[in-house]
Amino acid sequence: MNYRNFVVNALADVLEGQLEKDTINKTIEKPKSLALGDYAFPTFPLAKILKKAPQIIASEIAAKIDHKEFDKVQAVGPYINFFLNKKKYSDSILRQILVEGSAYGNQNLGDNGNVPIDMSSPNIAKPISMGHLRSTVIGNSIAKLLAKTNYHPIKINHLGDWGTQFGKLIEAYKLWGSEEEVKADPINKLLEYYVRFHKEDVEHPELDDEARAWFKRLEDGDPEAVSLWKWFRSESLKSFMKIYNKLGVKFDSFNGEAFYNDKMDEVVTLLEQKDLLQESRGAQIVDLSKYNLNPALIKKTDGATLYITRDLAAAIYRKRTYSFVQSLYVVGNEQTNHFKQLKAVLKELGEEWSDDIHHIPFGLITQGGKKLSTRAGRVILLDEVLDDAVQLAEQQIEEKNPDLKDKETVAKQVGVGAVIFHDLKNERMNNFDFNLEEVVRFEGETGPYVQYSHARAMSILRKAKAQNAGEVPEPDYQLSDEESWEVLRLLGSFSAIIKRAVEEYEPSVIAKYSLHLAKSFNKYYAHTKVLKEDAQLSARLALVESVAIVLKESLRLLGVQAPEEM
RNA sequence: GCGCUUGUAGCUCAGCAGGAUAGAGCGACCGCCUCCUAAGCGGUAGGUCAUCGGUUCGAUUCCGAUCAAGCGCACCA
Repeated sequence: MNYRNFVVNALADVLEGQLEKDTINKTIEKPKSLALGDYAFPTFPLAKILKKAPQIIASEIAAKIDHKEFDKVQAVGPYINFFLNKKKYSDSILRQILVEGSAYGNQNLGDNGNVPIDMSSPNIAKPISMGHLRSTVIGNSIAKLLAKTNYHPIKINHLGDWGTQFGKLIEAYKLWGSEEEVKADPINKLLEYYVRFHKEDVEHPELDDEARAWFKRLEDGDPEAVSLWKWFRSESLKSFMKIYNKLGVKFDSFNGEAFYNDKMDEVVTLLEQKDLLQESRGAQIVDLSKYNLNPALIKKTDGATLYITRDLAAAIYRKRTYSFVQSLYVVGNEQTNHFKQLKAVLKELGEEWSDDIHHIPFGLITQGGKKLSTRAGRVILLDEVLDDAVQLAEQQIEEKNPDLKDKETVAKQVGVGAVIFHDLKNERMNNFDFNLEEVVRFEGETGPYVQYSHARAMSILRKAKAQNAGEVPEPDYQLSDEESWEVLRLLGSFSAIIKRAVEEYEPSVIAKYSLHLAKSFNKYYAHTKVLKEDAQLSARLALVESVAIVLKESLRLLGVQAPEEM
């Protein structure tokens, strides 16, 4: 039910063609305060046409409006304010949410079209940092939003599992490593070897030659090199999976860089056939000056391929395999140029679907105002942050609700939820400086605040059930008080919020919405006793249940769990 | 130098295709648990919306310039 149309139609009837319906719809706005109604129509645009003062037009129109869908229509200065019929609205919204349950807000924007999402993509033998968290968590939420709007997301973890660093890693392992060490603590040990390699090769440049030789052997399929590579990869993946399990993120594909090794020749051939390759400073490039971009470097002077060559192969592979309607890359803002180049080269190849490729950039995480860097020792390990958060959640539970059952599970849900929510709460593009206290905060505008609001709602519903409250045969959900109205208006806007979030690829829209809904519900909770035997009991319970449903669904769309008690 | 992104209260940020007195959280100060979880609710203090122009009946919102910050700018990914 589109309530905005009531307003459009009511105005169109009175205006009799003086303004197009479409124009009326665009002019209608939501007042900042509910005291000024649910919708408002400024009459300034009419002033020119009618050659009258806006104030006069407003009161003339307001007098003629058909009132049946509204509690009140009044002119205030140059505005006409519309107050929806609260009883009708609340009854229809609550009824709809209770019937649809978690499917409330579902809509068909995607016609089940495939949308591969390139996300997370950590490097083998390096730890997962806060930077990867952003890509993982944003991608995961976008995938859920896409599914909610009837797209078919395919989450691809494009692992950094190939490259000259594996030559270094093998050399370092052969010199200083051991199987037991790696098995005990794969990521840290592999990283340690890698770091040591970089230290020692300053004084022993011959190490680099050895490393190059090992990578060459790996490329040529030497059994020892390949089996070490496979082993490093699988050990790394195992420890990555532990973190993904903590976060509750699943992938549909782990095809990383290595997967495309045998698919790059074709790209080069294609570029040659279209006569796009040029030699420049000894390298093979595609000139993109007509796009106002730097040339795309396809092959290095030594003939080796580069990042963009691999991504071209991946883009083409994804198009063929998934026949996608959109292809997303959740990758940091600093790679914007790379994706522009990628799309431009595809365009040059005549692949019109390059327009369906969207880079979803996000801002940088810094520490102490400086960019994170493995080499400079500025790393924030995601695993440690998650563990800290869970531990703090445990303390919090001991303090606030020591009798809670299944404390451990709830602590995980709350701790991890706080971290994920913190990352998604603000616009993707905002940079932020990492601050542990800020990330694991449980009060104010946080994930736990939303979870707590949900838990309170669930608590009321449990109590109601226990006392068989509100079981009226012909329930009437007509609420009309001010506190519930704010909640109801938010509940009613859920679909529009989802639409906006998915169109902008912006999970923060959902996070902000969940905070607003939680806040309005907490206000309601503080002002209104729900479990009171009177005529509106079932209506109030319907409101509480609807809030619980929508809060839980909002959190789910963010990849955050909603405990029933906390 | 060029390109991308950002600039709103002490701090972190909202402000949805321009519209009625610019909002919230944190921090500070002050209230509220004989009542459904106080991880909560309420109040006070705090802003020339970076600056200057332009478009418009109307600009925090759109356009341009300037200033400041971050990130990129061919043989890493």
